[in-house]
Amino acid sequence: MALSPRQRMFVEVGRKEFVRNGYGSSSIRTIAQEAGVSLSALYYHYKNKQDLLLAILMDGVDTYDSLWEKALEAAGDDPVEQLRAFVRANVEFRTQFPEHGRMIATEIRNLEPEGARLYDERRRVGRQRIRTIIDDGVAAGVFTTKYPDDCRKSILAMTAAIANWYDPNGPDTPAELGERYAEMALNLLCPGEIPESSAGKKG
Amino acid sequence: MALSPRQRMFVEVGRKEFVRNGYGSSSIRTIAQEAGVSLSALYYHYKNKQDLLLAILMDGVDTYDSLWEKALEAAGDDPVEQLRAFVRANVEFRTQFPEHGRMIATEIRNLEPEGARLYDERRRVGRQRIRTIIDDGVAAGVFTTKYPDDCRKSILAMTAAIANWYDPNGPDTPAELGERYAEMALNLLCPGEIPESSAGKKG
Amino acid sequence: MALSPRQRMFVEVGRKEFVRNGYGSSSIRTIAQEAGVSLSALYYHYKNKQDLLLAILMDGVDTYDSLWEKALEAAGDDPVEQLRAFVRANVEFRTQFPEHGRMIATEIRNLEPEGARLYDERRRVGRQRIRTIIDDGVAAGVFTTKYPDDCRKSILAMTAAIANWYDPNGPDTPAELGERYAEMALNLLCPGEIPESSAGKKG
Amino acid sequence: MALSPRQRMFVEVGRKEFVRNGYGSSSIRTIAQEAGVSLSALYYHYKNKQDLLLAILMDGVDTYDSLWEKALEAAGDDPVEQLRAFVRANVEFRTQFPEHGRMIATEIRNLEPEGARLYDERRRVGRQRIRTIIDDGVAAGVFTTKYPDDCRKSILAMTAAIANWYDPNGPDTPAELGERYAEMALNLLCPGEIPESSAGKKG
DNA sequence: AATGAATGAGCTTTCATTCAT
DNA sequence: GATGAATGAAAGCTCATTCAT
Repeated sequence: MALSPRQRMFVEVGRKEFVRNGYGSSSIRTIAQEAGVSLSALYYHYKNKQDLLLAILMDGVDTYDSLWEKALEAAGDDPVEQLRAFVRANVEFRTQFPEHGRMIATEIRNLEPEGARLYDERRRVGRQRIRTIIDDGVAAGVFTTKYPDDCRKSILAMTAAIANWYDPNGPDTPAELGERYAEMALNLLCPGEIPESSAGKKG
Repeated sequence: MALSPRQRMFVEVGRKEFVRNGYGSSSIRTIAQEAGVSLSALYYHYKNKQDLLLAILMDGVDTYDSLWEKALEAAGDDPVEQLRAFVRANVEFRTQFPEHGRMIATEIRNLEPEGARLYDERRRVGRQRIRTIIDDGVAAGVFTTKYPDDCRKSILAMTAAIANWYDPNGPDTPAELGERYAEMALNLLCPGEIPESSAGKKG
Repeated sequence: MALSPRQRMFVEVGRKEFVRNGYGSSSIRTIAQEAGVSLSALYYHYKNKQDLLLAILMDGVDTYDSLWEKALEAAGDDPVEQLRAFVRANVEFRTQFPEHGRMIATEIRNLEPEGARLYDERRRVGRQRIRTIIDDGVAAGVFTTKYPDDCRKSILAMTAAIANWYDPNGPDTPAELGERYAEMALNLLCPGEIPESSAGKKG
Repeated sequence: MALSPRQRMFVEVGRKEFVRNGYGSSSIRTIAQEAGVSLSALYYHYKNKQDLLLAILMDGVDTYDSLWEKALEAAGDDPVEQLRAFVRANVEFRTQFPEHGRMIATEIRNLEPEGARLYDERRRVGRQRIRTIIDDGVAAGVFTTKYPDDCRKSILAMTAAIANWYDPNGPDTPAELGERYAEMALNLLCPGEIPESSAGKKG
């Protein structure tokens, strides 16, 4: 499951190319060229263009999952803290790997049925995790929103959008952004309350 | 600037095709075929695949702009009401024309420089309008968020995401969704307050 | 047989285009465009691309023939003077209408059989005329070359080549060039003699 | 710089096709077909139709240059003998490779700027060589013409024209033609003299 | 006399892929 | 592990031509 150095190179170069042009407008020839090897070499490692696409998408999920998994491990059991940790991990993902997310969003449609199934299966864990966190918070009475499901979708969407404008040389550090978006997420989930107070309940 | 019947047909069919496969994976031959005319007929009306893409994107902006313009005309001067109206219009756009937005999000990268410039110019008005609304609300003291700019981006992102899951045969009517997302937007802009009360100030 | 004003326009524009790109690389659309009329207008006057090509070539022969015919009328019966006149007319043709000749040389191959036959027939007179002049000179004993036929071909070739380099703003006037090439032609036809003396016989 | 067997095949077939129809009227599909390989195979060896054209033209220059270079090496220092050798080489080129020259004459216009530059550069040596020979003869007082430059152009033109009519099954052998045209060239360069006497000086 | 709209055939080129080495 | 050579299919696009108006 771990990528060999050669595979990693193809995945990185391929992602850059797919993100720049889209799957259909990208040439596997160009990818091999930019990786500095022959086209046939690519075919030795991936059996076709579709296969490379899947590998890139899977690699994106791996990166994403390991980020929020690590964050949640350190977050304890409080739904508010878990929510904060999850949002921070999402912001980290979007700022550190902006291209990963852009691929996930736009290129799934180019997966053939079998690949799509495999990919969807792999994403299930992550999708479920945020659901659970919110459900827990609702059950615990700390997330008072009337629309928990819309909040979930919105939190994912607003963090995802960061990748479209974030500039590592800009004024905001990823850490600051993480705090900020965690706060905004809580504003959605706990309308009428000040999120800091929610956190205060924990202490 | 208005599209002839033939042009409209190509734009509609083309959009469907581009959204399904992406620009690069879509064949202009297929588009002509699905429009029921010869390939050359398409080329008589649009000089390029590129040209057709631009027309589709421009048409999307037209649709979007006319929606929020109409909504804002009826909304009066109160920033809160303007914000509500704007969000409602966005939700309407995303539910009624989900494909328009998906194109806007993913296919801009396929525009060549000149087209990108023209397109960007056309989007400027809409981009500026929401800024103004939020600035007004901040100046009036009703939008108390510390992060007005991130709220703006987030509101656009969360409404945009609706197009990815909205099902016209599902339980939510566009109108209900509009109200709901307007409320959520205000939760972001006025943290710690109950948005209904903000609206109450108006009356 | 004479061209209408519209036909003349198409012939002139078409020749320019065919000479610049060659027949196959020239678009009839471009020709109509450069003539400032619609494509269909061209089709009203010429039934197809082939037909236009033939008209252009025929027009070239007309121009050529009328030049040497006029020159020979004024030249009297002396073969030397006739030869001079003919060469001068050729030089005039190549300097005044350089494009005509370039078409004749290169685009005949694009004529379809029927057109080729018509065209060849029309050129026969001119081809025969120079033969007769040289035969007369040989019979009269003034053209002493052992290779009258090669001389004929060479004289045509060397005057034809003028079109490839002649510059109306250059130092040589067409008239000077005419005298010069007439002299050179006689150098070929009367080896070992000074052509001026041949001309002297006339006076 | 030397052509691989495959490249040579494409060059030969391509030349035949370009000469027959002209560049624009020739299909690269047909060329591949006549070469007995797939269309893509051609594109593996030449990146363009343009690129193939350039290769063909360059090959023509190679053939031409090696012919006159070999001839001049064996000709000694006498300008008259050099001139004879050069003309003989030109006649040999035109009789043995009539298509080469026809391409050179008519298809240069289809070269794009960069290719035209490269091609022109390559032809410079040959163009300069005949100039030098004539200049030497003029300086030595053996070429007495008043128009050395026009003679040069004419000699090139009249030998070039041979390709348009020469028939290998006709009465003239290339060698005879070579002698004949060398003599005619000297008739141009040494008006009023009998060229044999010039040659006699050598012995 | 002229035009706009349309068409089918063909063009050059690029693509993903394969295979012998 | 990797390459060069080749291929069939399809791409975007242009062409000469036609026809109703």
